[in-house]
Amino acid sequence: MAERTSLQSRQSSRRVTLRDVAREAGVSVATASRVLNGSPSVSPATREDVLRVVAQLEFAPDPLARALNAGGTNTVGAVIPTINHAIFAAFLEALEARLDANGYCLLMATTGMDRRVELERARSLLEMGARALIVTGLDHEPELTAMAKRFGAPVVATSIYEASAPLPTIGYENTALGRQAMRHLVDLGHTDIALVSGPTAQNDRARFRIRGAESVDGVRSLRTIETELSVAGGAEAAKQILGWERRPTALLCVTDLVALGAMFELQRSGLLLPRDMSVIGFDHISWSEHSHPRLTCISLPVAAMGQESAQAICNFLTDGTPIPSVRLQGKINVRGSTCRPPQASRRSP
Amino acid sequence: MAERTSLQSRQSSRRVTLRDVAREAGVSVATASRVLNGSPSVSPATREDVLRVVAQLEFAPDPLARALNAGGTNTVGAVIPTINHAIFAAFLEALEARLDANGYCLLMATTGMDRRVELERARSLLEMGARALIVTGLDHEPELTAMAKRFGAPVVATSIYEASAPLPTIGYENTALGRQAMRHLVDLGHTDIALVSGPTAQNDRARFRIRGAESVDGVRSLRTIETELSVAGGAEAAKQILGWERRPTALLCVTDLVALGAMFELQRSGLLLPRDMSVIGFDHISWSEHSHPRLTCISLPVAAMGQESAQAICNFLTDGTPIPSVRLQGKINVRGSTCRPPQASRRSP
DNA sequence: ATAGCACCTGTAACCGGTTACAGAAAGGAT
DNA sequence: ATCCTTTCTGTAACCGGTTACAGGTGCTAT
Repeated sequence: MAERTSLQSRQSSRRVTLRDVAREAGVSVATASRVLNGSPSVSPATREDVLRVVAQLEFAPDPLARALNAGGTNTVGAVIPTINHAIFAAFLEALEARLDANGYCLLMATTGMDRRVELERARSLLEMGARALIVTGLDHEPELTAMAKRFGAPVVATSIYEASAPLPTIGYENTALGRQAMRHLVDLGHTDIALVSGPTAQNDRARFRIRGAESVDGVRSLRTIETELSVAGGAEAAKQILGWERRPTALLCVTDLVALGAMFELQRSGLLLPRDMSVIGFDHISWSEHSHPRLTCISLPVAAMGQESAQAICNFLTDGTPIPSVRLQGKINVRGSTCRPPQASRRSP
Repeated sequence: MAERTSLQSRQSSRRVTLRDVAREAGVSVATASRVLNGSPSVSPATREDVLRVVAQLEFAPDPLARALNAGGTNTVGAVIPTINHAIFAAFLEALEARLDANGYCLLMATTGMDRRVELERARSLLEMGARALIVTGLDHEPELTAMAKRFGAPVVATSIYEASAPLPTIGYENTALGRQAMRHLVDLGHTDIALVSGPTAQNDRARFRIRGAESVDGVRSLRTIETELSVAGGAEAAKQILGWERRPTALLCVTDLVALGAMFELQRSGLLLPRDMSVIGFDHISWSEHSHPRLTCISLPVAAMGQESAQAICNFLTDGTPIPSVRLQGKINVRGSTCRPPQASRRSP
């Protein structure tokens, strides 16, 4: 009883309905509906009458009733760790733009990297009518896919590519990218390297990148630091490294943010970059190419990822076209923050 | 490159409805519905029967039908310029978290700073069932509020506070903040200052900040540059300034991003900061306190803004409590990027 | 025995639109 | 004048749930 009042008592004046319009215009609801949908079989005179009443009463059709008939909303849900990280923001921006172009809206929720929270947030979105779900990575509560299936919503995993995954994956091969970053350093002649990553606990992408980096031959010493995923975390890691007895000659940061924080801190303590320390990052935040020195990094095709995901989902929702897994290429941008170490013997002439 | 995975091979059977469940369990739809809503007036035996069938058939109630009865969805729409700018991302993050806490979901759309686009995107969100609308600033197409009113959705303007505005505004006083930033520079003794802003055409916040800065006495020369709202834009502006015959002693940047870009570029051309140029920024991107030198800036209470906005809207939607305008305080963080100019005569001893 | 009551359950009318189908009116052809 | 089209409009059955109301049990109180 108590709950029911809260649900219904909110609006003092009931909204204008199509019935009101029809009555006022002296036609049936069917005719009124036809006018609103631009059906050709309405006489110009009637049409005008109805439109006049619509304007006068300020009628706006109820989106829900409409959607109920159409058999679904036009919303797609995205459940991401955070928008506060530029990489996700850029992804969402592209995603939303492409969804819009296809007539869909974006429902959004953040999880703070917690799988239980992710599950609950996903449920909310589905209960709110999301026709499809976009998630990050493949680390999820097992119920998630079953739940989505119940609602008839496909799930797409992004930021990752894995052909054998149980879900369609649209993203990049994190292992390969990690390997590529490390190889760049090794090719320059670095053999004593520090790897700085964000939390790996519920983040398969980070783990894959690390695994890729570790798989490269020719590294004499590889020390790994796990830190907070932020500029502050990068600064923190840099401080730690500066305290080491034997200082590495290069830093591989799993994220731009962390790389930037590390660079700032290294500079603050008087190091000249890249001479005294090479730094390579990931992602591709807009400013990394303007930093001083400009950051060498593996750039991730997040905008393309957003577009591909949105398009694949829209195609599925309209045609039923199965959602494919898509492997997107990351690429290395060699810029000013990496160079050969002090006494490097060139490896490949 | 695109290969497909399986798992999406359903579609043949229409979704399971409550009628199916009722039939299978040998009860009426009413009873089935009651079970799902936890009505007390169902015998334990019946309840169990129904629940078993629900599980077996993997029934999930249609959110739309439910919402249609309840008289509305639980979604709130936000129309913002871009998420790619940290300040909006942080705002959205807080907004979404608070909406979620109140049982609402966030529908999101970006406008790219175009008022016409904003109007269309707002329409989409309303048509998708948004119960309220959040916009940025007060520069809008005039139809926007009328349209929202038709749909019975309140509109809240954020990032700005103006008691006399026709809409509730939840934000800060940009004029005061602009004045505060400029005063800091003047108090340090700067009299030749460059002001770098993003595009002001459809951005009242930027215009207010500039107006506030211009209103401060004691500035001998104030030159204004309008540039792109990005790190690249800041770098561009810095290049331009470096080309001037008489170089200003301080830079007031209307955004952190621009400030950072300018700092990078100034450093690249050999200046030592802040000795050779003071820089003050706005916003408060997470890294500005870690930059080198640490950026002095006016920090904006975006997280609080998100929370306040969400809460005010939720209160309105449940209680009918009118949405108040809220003035939030920004504050200045004096850090390492500003100092006294070379031959400053101290103004206030 | 029978009214009275509590407890379950089913029927049917909603919510606010869309649309298949039928029917009415008007015009043209035979 | 009759029949057939064409053009417009209304009736009513949907979409998939919720819920007011009525009705049917079984048990107690008189």
